[in-house]
Amino acid sequence: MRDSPTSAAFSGAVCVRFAPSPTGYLHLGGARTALYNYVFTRRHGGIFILRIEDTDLSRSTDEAIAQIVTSLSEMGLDWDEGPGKPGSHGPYRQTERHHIYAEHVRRLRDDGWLYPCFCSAEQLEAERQRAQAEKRSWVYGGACRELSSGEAERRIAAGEPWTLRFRVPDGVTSFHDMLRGPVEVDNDTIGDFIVQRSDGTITYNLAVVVDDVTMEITHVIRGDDHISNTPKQILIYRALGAPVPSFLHMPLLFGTDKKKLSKRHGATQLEQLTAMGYLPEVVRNYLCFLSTEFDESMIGWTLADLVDRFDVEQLGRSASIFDPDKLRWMNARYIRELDAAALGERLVEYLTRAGFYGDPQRWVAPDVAPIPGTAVAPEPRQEELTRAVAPLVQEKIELLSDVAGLAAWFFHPLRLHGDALERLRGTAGARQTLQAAAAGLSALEGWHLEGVEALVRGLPTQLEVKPKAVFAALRLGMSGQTVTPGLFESLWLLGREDAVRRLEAAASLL
RNA sequence: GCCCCCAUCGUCUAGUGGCCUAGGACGCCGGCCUUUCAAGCCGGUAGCACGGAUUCGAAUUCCGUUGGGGGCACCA
Repeated sequence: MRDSPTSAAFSGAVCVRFAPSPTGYLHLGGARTALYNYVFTRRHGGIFILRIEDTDLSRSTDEAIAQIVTSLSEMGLDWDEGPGKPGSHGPYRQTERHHIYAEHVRRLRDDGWLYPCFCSAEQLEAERQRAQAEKRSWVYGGACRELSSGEAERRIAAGEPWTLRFRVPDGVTSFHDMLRGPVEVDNDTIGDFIVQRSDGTITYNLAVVVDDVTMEITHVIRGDDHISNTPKQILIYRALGAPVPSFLHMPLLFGTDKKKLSKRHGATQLEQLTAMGYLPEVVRNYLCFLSTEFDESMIGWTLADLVDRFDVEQLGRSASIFDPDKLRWMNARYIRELDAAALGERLVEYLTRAGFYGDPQRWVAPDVAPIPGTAVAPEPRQEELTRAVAPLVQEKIELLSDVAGLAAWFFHPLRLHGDALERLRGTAGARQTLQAAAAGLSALEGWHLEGVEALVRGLPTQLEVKPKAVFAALRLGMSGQTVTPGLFESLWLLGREDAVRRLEAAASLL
């Protein structure tokens, strides 16, 4: 039973944010969160803010921020306000918002919501251990809760380290999740939590709320690992006298072992996937369609389609597992639906980025790691060849990188290595087939696909060799491989001179 | 331990009390087609976590159990 969309309750403009912390790379789960936020806002004509949660300075890096920006751009997402896009709700990095937090802390403290606590971390840890040992639940006992302000001030003045805690009121805190309906939590399971550390910095739960309030966020869309934080945050909203936004906690993305997606799961970053030959828009759509009903016609959806046809509020509630097989199938499907010229374009772009043109003969598709800076621009001839190869491989590749296994041989002279040579030697009538084909091709009038095909098709009867053997010999002799694009097309694309040269070279090895 | 969230084929899911002998897709297996490999088409494999209750009737509602996940941080 799904509750009716809460958006109806919001008459004003929708405003959402994506707030990654740049402590590492943005993985697919984060990308998915960003996507849903984006689609939701655009769908409601709202604005999308990118905020960088870098409160943990020691673990935040500029490279991580750059990577996040790259990932989002690859999926086609743009933001109305955020890094590189100043607006009325800035600044957009938490490290630049200290004055805002300070001001709100002062307000909360003046209103009696916050109190200084002098309990040391060790002391609290010990209490926690003891509670654990006695199988009791533990929340902060409030030893400092009733300290008189006079005493507190005296101890602060005396230089004792202190933190600021939020005074959690009695009662029950509840909210309505857009996906899950009502969620209710008893406040005494929460316990007064720390809001300002002894070094004066602010804690996550306070920072998000202050940011969301000041940025006028109306809908918070994030992973369901935040559900248990929500009541604390709501308490802060109320203490601040600010309107509480709507919440939508989306199901998490797991690896094949049903654990939250992490580096251990192989390629879990958009850049890794695109380096391996997945198309970013396919990954984007795949991510979007997890937790929801999916049909093939959706594979080719554009971002605009997503915006007006995809409803985040229809999402399922349980975590889903990232399935590389299905993604691969989608990618193949998408490639087949591209028009050949577009595929050629993608192939050139991909092979350039992947450094293929530097050494086509030895190039190997990346497995998991992102491509390092190895881009090599194609020579005009290579680029032309790539575009010409595109329609020949379109039905056969699943990933852009698969083109190499199928067609790299076009890019370098014939190499018949041991295995292939053995096979060729074992193919009935190989030598005469190759010679006859070479002779036939050089004598061919004009150079058309139809002519090449007619010639090759005539060979079996002419030579009295089984068709299978003829085709096998030619395929091997032309490419050194057993798997290639269509035989006629390949010979034709090689051009008369190169085709003949290869077949003759192969024949001479027998 | 306490609190919260979740639970249909291996995976993504349809299913809102009778239309369910549980449907589709990926994967896997087999067949057809075929110059290889694919693609395509056809067929097969496999699931309501368990136990109670409500009901004429439950995958669907309620309660418990189990399992998974998250939180209980001077992490975000």
